[in-house]
Amino acid sequence: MVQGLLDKNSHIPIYIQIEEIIKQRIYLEEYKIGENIPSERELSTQFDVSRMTVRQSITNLVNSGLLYREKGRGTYVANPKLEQPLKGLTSFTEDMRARGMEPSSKVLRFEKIVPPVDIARDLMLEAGEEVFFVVRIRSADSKPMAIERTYIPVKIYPELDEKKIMGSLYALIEAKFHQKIGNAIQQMEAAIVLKEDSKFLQINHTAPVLIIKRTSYLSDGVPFELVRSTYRADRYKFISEIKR
Amino acid sequence: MVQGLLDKNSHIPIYIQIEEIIKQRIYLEEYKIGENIPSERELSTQFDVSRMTVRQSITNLVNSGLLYREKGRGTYVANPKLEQPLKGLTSFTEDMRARGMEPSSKVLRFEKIVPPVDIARDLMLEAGEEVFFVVRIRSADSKPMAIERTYIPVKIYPELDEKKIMGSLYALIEAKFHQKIGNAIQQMEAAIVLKEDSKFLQINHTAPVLIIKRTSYLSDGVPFELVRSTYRADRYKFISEIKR
DNA sequence: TCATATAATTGGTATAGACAACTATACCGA
DNA sequence: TCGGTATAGTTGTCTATACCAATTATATGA
Repeated sequence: MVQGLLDKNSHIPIYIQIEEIIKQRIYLEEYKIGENIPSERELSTQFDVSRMTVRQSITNLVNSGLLYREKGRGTYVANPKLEQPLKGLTSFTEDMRARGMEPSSKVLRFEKIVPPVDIARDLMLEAGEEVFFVVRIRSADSKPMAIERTYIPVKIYPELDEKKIMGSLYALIEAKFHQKIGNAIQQMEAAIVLKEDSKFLQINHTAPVLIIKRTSYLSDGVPFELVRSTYRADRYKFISEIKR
Repeated sequence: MVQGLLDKNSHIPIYIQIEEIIKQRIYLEEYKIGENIPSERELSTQFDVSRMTVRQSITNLVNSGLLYREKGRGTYVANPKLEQPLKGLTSFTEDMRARGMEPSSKVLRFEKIVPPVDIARDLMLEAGEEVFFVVRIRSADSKPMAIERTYIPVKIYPELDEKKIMGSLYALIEAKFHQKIGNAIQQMEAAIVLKEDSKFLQINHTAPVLIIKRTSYLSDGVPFELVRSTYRADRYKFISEIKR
């Protein structure tokens, strides 16, 4: 048993602390890629915790793809992927920063409207229910990257205004509902740019674009946002990870 | 306690059986959307198992998005999504069947080559290492949908031939290595079709296409397949789910 | 030497119980 | 009416233990 690694009186759960230590050991190559880490039983004596607690840590690391288990053999460090996809739901801002570019944004429209029927259906709205409709030019390193059209049901966040939309909408919504933001469904397709969009994106009116439509849900499954983004195909690739 | 729901002598783990029962009860609206299911303690007496076993079942259902937990309040049934994305890694065949179309396929090329450097890098190959290179036209309801170019390192599956490629490659590989197939990373972009591809896809040579590049990995992180698919933009949308 | 049995080790499943953190409600007193 | 407090119920974390199933290492015997 090794002392001083864990703080058992911390407000941070032990299994989270152990996750961090294991990640650190992988990073420091104390545990090498392709090799096995100590067995669950050995780790539990090393940290002086029960095996079930160690299992909780390892299970999380397996789910995140850092480790993998083989019954009867052991738990191994997985090969890291060449291109790390963005983890989970990210904003345009985070996305661009992760790509090493500086994001900026300009609001073209901000208003309350009754949305088209297809949008209303995706947001599970009754006929006539209003949404906030926001149109923004999204730029990276001062060059236009995408046009983004956002629909947010008024009943979800009636006090929304043009200032609030500039910050992190997700944080605001998570604070208002005592729920976390759950997941999202994305549709992706290729198309030729609309003539009206081509001048904002500063591309030829026959240029291809990548259109991403994302509907985001609270963890109870209620949709709270629909975003339709039109990206310049020459500047943007979408990278994602699929689990089996 | 209720008898006869679980088979404790079954080879199927109890926590899996409980998952199925809960899913069934949601489907039968015994547990209604937005309402809470019985507490973990109550379920554990109902099934006459320990609370931790029930927790394992519920945790899996929470991870799959069917339920969500609120500390101190209970566990609730989430709203189902309108459009269910394909779960995990799917083949073209599964994808088209799920969309209600009948897939077919025609092999244009099958050969061993030394791949371009970018492909070799993605597959973590040394210079000069060979891959199988397969080009296929993928059709749905007898209409061309995509051109698919597949690269598989020869060292991964040397005995591959034109017949084996028609079946489920994944099943073959999972059987050969005692590993499961792990996950994949996808890159998606929009473009104008290549002239040579346009006649196979039967589209105008200025038409947009959706290009999907997917690299698939064994659970130890070793890449075993790279597929570059060019889809007709007018016939194909890609739908995926993002977890936060 | 080479099979074959046996033991040891590993992750997988399951139990029973304890305390912490949080929520909702009922109740009481100012 | 308002605000605090007690209480009961919920999920979250953690322990200690046990046995099972798959794999690997070791010993045994022909």
